[in-house]
Amino acid sequence: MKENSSVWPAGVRKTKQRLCVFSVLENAKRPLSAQEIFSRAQAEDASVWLSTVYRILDHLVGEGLAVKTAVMDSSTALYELSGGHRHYAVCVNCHRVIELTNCPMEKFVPEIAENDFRVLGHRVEMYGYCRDCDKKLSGMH
Amino acid sequence: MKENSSVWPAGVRKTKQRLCVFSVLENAKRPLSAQEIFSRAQAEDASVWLSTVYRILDHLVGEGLAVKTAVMDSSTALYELSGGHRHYAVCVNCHRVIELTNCPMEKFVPEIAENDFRVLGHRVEMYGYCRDCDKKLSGMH
DNA sequence: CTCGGTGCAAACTCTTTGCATTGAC
DNA sequence: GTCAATGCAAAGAGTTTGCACCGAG
Repeated sequence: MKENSSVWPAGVRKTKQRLCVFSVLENAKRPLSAQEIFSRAQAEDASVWLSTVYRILDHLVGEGLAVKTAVMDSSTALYELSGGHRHYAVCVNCHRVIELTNCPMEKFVPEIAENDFRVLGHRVEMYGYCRDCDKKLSGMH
Repeated sequence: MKENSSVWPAGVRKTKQRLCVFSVLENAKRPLSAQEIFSRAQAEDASVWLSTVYRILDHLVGEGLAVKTAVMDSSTALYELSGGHRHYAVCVNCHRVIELTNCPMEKFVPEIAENDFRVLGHRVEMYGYCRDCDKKLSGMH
């Protein structure tokens, strides 16, 4: 387990539940659902409750430390620490999430007037079939 | 109401419910939730049921006629007809969805080997504050 | 007539909320 | 001791499923 580095907002208490959820997110290699975070947190420390995980996540999002997302073709919310500039490819068959290593947005200026929208960030998502599903499905007919 | 153009998959019956949902999607200017589609469909034809809307949407997605998405910061699934090449800016405060008129992906080749992932499409999403929310929030402190 | 689609109810999953209690500071 | 955070239960959204009936082809 990595050391909890970084920011700790003023007035926020260092409970083991929050430390635990934060550590799970720090070590995650892809965005996780609340359920997944809950499971991993339980593996580290039995005394976490799912509703507490949701509350901590809301808190983290409110503080700007985490980001709430959702990928194509699924209606479950996913969470990851913010700051990381990550983009994914999502398999619409098995819902596997694959990290992209380059970003098309570096030079992109959206056609919205500056004062019509204050851009905080962006998301890019490719969707299609991962190799395994592509094989499986094209072998089917 | 626009004419239902385009494809009708073989073996699919032209029920008024399906025609109605399809027409709602054709006339939508942004992705809609199942609830929104349900409301609009009811306005056109009283006899549609929410579960039927879900079933028709699943059907359309399965046939590749529609796409199921979800935007940042919300866990409700949204649907739109596929083929349209649309990208959005999403206000993380009021959840307003604003259409972008240009696309950064036109020349983008993601760093995934061709045979590791078969790309069907992509999504781009800016997030931040729309003008109204930005005003409101910056006036607050 | 047949079989896919629909009405309707009930179940299920994901997420939020209320309240008494706990524990960080 | 104080107040934020948690445990736990129960409610609330959003979504899916089962089954009998209906109606497009």
